[in-house]
Amino acid sequence: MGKKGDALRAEVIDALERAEGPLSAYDILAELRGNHPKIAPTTIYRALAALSESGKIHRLESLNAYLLCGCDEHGHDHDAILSICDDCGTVEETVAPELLASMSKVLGKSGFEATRHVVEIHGTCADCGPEQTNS
Amino acid sequence: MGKKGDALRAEVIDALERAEGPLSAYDILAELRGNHPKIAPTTIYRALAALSESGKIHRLESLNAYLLCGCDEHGHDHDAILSICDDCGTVEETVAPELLASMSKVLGKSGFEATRHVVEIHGTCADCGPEQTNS
DNA sequence: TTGCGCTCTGTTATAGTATAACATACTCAA
DNA sequence: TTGAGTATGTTATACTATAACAGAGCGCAA
Repeated sequence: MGKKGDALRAEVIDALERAEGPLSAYDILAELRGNHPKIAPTTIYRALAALSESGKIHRLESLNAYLLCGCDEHGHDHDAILSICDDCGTVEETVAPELLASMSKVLGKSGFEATRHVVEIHGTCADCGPEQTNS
Repeated sequence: MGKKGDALRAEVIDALERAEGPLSAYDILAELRGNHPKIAPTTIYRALAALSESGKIHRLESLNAYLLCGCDEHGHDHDAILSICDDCGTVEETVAPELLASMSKVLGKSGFEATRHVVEIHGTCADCGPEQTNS
């Protein structure tokens, strides 16, 4: 693993931290173009793949976006429940292994062996809930 | 709602039935090009949106693909647990409202109100499981 | 030290997915 | 008939992702 790659991945992490929310690969590309005017999508996707494998970021399949992992334990990929507010765009990460396990169990009855859980719940967060009716 | 649109949606359903599995929007486009040489992506996406809203198909977010809904009750959009075999591509639909409800409940503790559940479990199906080791 | 093989990175091009924006046609009712 | 509202057609373009190959750097054996 090269030094350049590490530095780049750190910059991707920085961009995601600054954003405080999900970014698309091309959002990140635009951010990094500040320091690296000629950087290409491939490079970003490679960094995202590495960060995703090591569990430092999550990919939001239903938004085609990437999010800094909010949990402490890294060094491994891991699943999470992601709740997405369709109103303000906030994404919260919930760790509930028992729920994922019970899903795996239900599917296991028919012989299915789960390796990766994509669980993304859309809705409205507490701040944007119906009782707010601001504006 | 026009007759033409209904006919088109029926053709999309047909294509998905013939495929016996998920198809991408452009797969469907290619299928329908047989009857409609000049059909455009927009048209397909509009048909898919209508079918999705009425619950006749599901969208697989993690595959960018579309799947015929396997359950009986239609006329409404509804969530399902989709188990995807990464080996053979088979997708099974599992209805487990209690699981989705318990997820909603967990998230509800922090004020989140769920409206749509994207639950896609990747793994290997019974036919492709490790004990098969064919080839 | 040199040369080889391996992995990582850079670069260019292209494939694949989705929607915007506007034009046209259809349908129903006044 | 005519006009409003909705559905459909058409063109162009934006957005997302990967293929394919070139080059650089590193470690190790001869």
